Amino acid sequence: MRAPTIYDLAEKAGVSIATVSRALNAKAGLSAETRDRVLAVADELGYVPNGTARGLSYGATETIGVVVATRSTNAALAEEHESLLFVDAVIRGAERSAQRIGYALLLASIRPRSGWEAAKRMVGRTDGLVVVDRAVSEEAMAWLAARHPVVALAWDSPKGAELVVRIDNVEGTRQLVEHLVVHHGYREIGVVRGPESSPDATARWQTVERSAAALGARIVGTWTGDFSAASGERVARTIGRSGAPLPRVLMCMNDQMAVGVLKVLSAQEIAVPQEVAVTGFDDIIVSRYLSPGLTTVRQPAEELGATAVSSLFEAVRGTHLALREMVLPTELVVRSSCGCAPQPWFDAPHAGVETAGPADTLTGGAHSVAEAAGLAELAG
Amino acid sequence: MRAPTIYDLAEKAGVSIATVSRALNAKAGLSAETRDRVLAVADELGYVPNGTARGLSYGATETIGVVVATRSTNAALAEEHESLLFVDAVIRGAERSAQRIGYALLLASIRPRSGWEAAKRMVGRTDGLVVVDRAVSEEAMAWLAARHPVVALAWDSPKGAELVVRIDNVEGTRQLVEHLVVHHGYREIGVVRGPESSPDATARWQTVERSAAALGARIVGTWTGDFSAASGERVARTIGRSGAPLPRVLMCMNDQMAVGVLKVLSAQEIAVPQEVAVTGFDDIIVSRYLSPGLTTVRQPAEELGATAVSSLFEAVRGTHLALREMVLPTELVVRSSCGCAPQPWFDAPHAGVETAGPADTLTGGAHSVAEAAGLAELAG
DNA sequence: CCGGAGGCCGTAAGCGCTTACCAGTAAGCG
DNA sequence: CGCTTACTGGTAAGCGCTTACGGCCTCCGG
Repeated sequence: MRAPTIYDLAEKAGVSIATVSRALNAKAGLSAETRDRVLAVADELGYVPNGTARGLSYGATETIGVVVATRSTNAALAEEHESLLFVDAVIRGAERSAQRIGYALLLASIRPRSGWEAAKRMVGRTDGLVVVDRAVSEEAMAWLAARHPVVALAWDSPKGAELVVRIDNVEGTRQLVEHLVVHHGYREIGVVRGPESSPDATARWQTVERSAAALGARIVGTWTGDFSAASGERVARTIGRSGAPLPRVLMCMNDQMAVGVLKVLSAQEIAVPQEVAVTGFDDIIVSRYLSPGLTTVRQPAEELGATAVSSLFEAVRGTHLALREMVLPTELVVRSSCGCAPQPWFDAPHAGVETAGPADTLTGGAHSVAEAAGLAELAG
Repeated sequence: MRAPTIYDLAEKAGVSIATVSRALNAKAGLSAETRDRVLAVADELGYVPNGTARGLSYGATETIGVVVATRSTNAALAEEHESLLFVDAVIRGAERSAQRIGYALLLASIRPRSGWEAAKRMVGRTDGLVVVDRAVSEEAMAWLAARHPVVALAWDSPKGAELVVRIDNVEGTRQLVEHLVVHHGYREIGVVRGPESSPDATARWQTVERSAAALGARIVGTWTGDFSAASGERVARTIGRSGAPLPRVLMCMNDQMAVGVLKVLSAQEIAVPQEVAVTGFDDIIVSRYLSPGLTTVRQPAEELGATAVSSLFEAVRGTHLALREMVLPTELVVRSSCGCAPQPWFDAPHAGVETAGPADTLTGGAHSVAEAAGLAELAG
């Protein structure tokens, strides 16, 4: 039982395949009568166009590929990587954006030592690629970018990539420091740094240093973790054992480490935020469920995905040159680990503003309409 | 600058396009010399086969589609739906499995009131579809299944679907009740039920009822939530206000509600598990980060995705008839909210067993080898 | 020395669709 | 009433690839 083709429709409707194609694609130059007849037959036969043939003929796949890294096939360990959840959110945003422009999303994840064949193959199946974080090597990235539209997401300026979409580590961190120093009056800051190899970690740390200095606060100690919760635990224990007085606030350069820190402090019955305040960065989902809720800086992961796809679309269509680099704003998320009063969860601080941001400026009117529909949905 | 085609390779290598094709696909009947020459040219030109053309000619796309539901575009609300994280894990598993068999994964999410056009279109672009939960209506499902290989994932027996992959709610719940009653000796159980409309909620609740009766424990109260954390909070407050004595253990029919319950109990300074034990179901990521860690039943979300894809593959290839229905085992995850001693996070109870399960029985040898490689990766 | 058997590779058809080009028809005009 | 014009819809080419089929050449046995 072969799937019906336009030949079947043409025969049944008594027209040529060209007419069928025109009717299906709502092209001009067809009488309403003919169009309706063809459409009725299509409906009757349950016709679905063969995307492969369409793509070949049309010269475009209307598909965008997303390349992500898989840290490990083992969930228990993978959770230690913020990137896992981050990537899921990026994919969600990318899918949303793709659907809005009528594109499909093809997914490939690159395993640690498995080479980037999967990404290579996607070049022949998509109209463009979104490469997340550092899913492939610099050389691979250059190879891909040389022959396909590619946007690098959350990746600082890889060689060869035309388009880059990333977050503003600086402004978010600055706001957080300001909140701690100006609003809460904390003067003594301890910092749990991330790995040297991470540009994010470095950017955040440097900003903490500068902002603190500018606002008259002191960095009273720094410890280095590897972005994992376990490393946060280790740091917290080290601090405890040192016997030195606690800093007034411990700024962790990501949420995972903050989670580990909170865990140890809770076990040692050190009150947060009364004795020591704790902050993170990323706003992973877990953060709001901790007690106290973690004050952090939100990374707009979904927006990153959405923006990457829409700017790729612009680039492919060539309507107007997309910006080479797009920097999405981060957002201070105040919960109670910094010393502020707790909020109930369901009044999430950023409810309703989720889908705003630069993506809107790219696709203009249609986008806004879709957004409006999205918001209406919340009310219903 | 057009991408090179086999015509370009053929010309440059001085052979016909048929020979190029044979060389690229490692077909027999080619001299090693010719093959190497073609391959060298392909490499030099950075050739990537056009997947569209290949698919059209080959008669198969080597792509599998995954259809999921998007509850809302708003993250703050979406988090209230366990399905969001669940779906991410399913996708991850599906991708892993797809990659193993050399297939690509196409993603489509269906928005609440947006129709299922996206799923329909996938019929013409994939070799099979995985429909998660109840992403499309029963009628839509029947339509899809009538003309395309479809597997229903975590969906109780939709009309028309040839293949079903779901979890064993009964056994997991039974084990949990047994743990509470036999191991901890709890006799008085309160139950926070899920929505009537959810087959999962119903199956779990009925199993609690039966197992409790069989083991000589009493259900001393039931409350009904809607699977959201907020509804868990409401239930916990209701219980508090009632003034009645607390049950020894509160079994929540999913983790989200348990999270809400724990939040209220913590605010009211009721000790968990000393005064009342609490359990969940699903093992969402958040659960291990709560204090106390939530005792729950793990849903093998990744395995569901992986199994769905591999069984779809079997069905498409028709090598041997895949089972019509596959039921994956759930797993009791004991943390401290039931009264057991706390475990450190990084010794996750199920570390290393992540990828075992029925999926292995489907693809046999090759699968096992791949699995072994996956585990080796953890050591490295 | 000839016929047959393989090995190797080229020729060409065709996958299902889009679209440039052209043909036929009816309407409009002088 | 003949010719132009505007519509409508048909014809056919071609997107890049796979593969059935067949041809040529070499090698072998009789």
